[in-house]
Amino acid sequence: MRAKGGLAPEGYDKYAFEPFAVTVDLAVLTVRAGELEVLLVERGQEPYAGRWALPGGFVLPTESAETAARRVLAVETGIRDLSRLHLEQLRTYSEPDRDPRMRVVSVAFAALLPDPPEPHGGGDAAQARWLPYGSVGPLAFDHDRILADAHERVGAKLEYTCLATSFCQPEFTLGELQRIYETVWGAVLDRPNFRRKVLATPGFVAPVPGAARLTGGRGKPAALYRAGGATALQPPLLRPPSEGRPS
Amino acid sequence: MRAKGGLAPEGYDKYAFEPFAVTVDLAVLTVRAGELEVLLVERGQEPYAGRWALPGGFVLPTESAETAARRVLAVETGIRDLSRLHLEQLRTYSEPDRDPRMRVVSVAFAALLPDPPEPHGGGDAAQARWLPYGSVGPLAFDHDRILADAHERVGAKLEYTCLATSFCQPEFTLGELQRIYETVWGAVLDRPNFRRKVLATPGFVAPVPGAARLTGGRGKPAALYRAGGATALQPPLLRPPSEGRPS
DNA sequence: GCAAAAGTGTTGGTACTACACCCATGC
DNA sequence: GCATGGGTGTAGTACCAACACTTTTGC
Repeated sequence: MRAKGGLAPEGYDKYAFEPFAVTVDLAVLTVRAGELEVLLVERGQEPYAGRWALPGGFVLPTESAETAARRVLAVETGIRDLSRLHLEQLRTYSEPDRDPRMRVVSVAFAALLPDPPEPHGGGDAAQARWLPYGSVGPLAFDHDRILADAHERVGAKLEYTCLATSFCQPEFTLGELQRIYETVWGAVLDRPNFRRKVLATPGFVAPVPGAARLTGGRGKPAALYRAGGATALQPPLLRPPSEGRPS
Repeated sequence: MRAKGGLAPEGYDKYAFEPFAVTVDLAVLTVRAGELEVLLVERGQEPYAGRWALPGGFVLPTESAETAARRVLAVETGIRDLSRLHLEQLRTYSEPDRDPRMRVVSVAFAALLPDPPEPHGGGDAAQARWLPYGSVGPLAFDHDRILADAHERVGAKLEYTCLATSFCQPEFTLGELQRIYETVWGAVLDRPNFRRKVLATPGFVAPVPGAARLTGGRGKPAALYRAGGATALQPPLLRPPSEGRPS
């Protein structure tokens, strides 16, 4: 951020320090068929060749971390339509030994992608796949921790923001929205109360007039909603108390 | 995070890319005499020479960002006792043009320091001072934004964590604790209700038996408390609704 | 009719707001 | 006494969890 010693700006030596690589890593989550899934890539080379890892890559000289995140995701997974990708900076992981090759500082993102398209490997990734959140083995580098942090962040944001609609198709039923909460939180919610809560929050969802959809093949067709204009939930929709979470 | 192309790990060229500088910047807040203050340094050199800026500096090859943050703060402000410093990663600012000299990616921290000691300039800082939060003019680089983000983060964390005790001396009265909330939030709280709320949250504060302190020179001496073991507030202590904040 | 999913009503409890009021100290 | 700050009581309200219940569809 500031030059050392008495160097004038034009005398500033960009190469005076051991270089840092700056990368991005993405924990992309989705909900499919009531299951929480993560987008992972199989590493094609050492270290951790053959292991699953979060999609990630270098930030280029002209990019911000956010810009790099979108590009890297497109390259490594072959997913073309990222228009509905919700991207959010998580934190930066900077432990000196997190990559055995060199000093790598990684800006991690939590991301959501509804209606998950099939990915293809690309770039350095041998292959790319959606895998169930609960079943991912040890990932490369410190990606287990990044993924856990992302899950916790997303779970927390469901409480006090309208983020859940980012997991849904453009039009969705309240039952589908509830499934998002239940899947991410790993908890069961009371349907009548959930419904009231959502509808009582102005701008959370907006009804699609006259539209309805049969969800389970049986039962009453459910009314359809779109995401409303609001971003925050006031009051919040709290997770049921759990022993696992620090409270 | 991963090598490009077919380079073997040992063939990996650390210097293949335009180097990034990785820095830390700290928004250190305190409350003194009912006023919110920020720890700033005056820049000794271009760019922005003579302007106030957040303390910050390079991350060294063997440091994590957190380690660098503590070292940089000690060097630039001369503050020796950082044992009670509360440090928390805010986010990373990576816009390509945020520093005119070169590509600088900065990991920003929000920090709290109770009972603020007098700082001295040091390192690249011509001087270091505590300045009232409301009166800081335009800062160097994008530090206005970082500072605003830090303030918002701290304000939000007061709602659902025990963070407020990090602004206080080891022993404090409930009135002093309430002042912290009021100062950071810029809002007035109801004293009886605040008191009940704090005492009803298990582990937020613990009474110091028999101890009392005269606060304003007049009035009944107030009982003293220490920080309890809890870190989260359940239920939260919400800011009074305000139009300024997005809700 | 039966099962399944959507939608409505009700009730008791918790927690919060907005006060009024009492207590202990310095001047 | 009076001002100042600490501490307690209380009534009304909002919100929420936990149900029971009705409605609409497929089979």
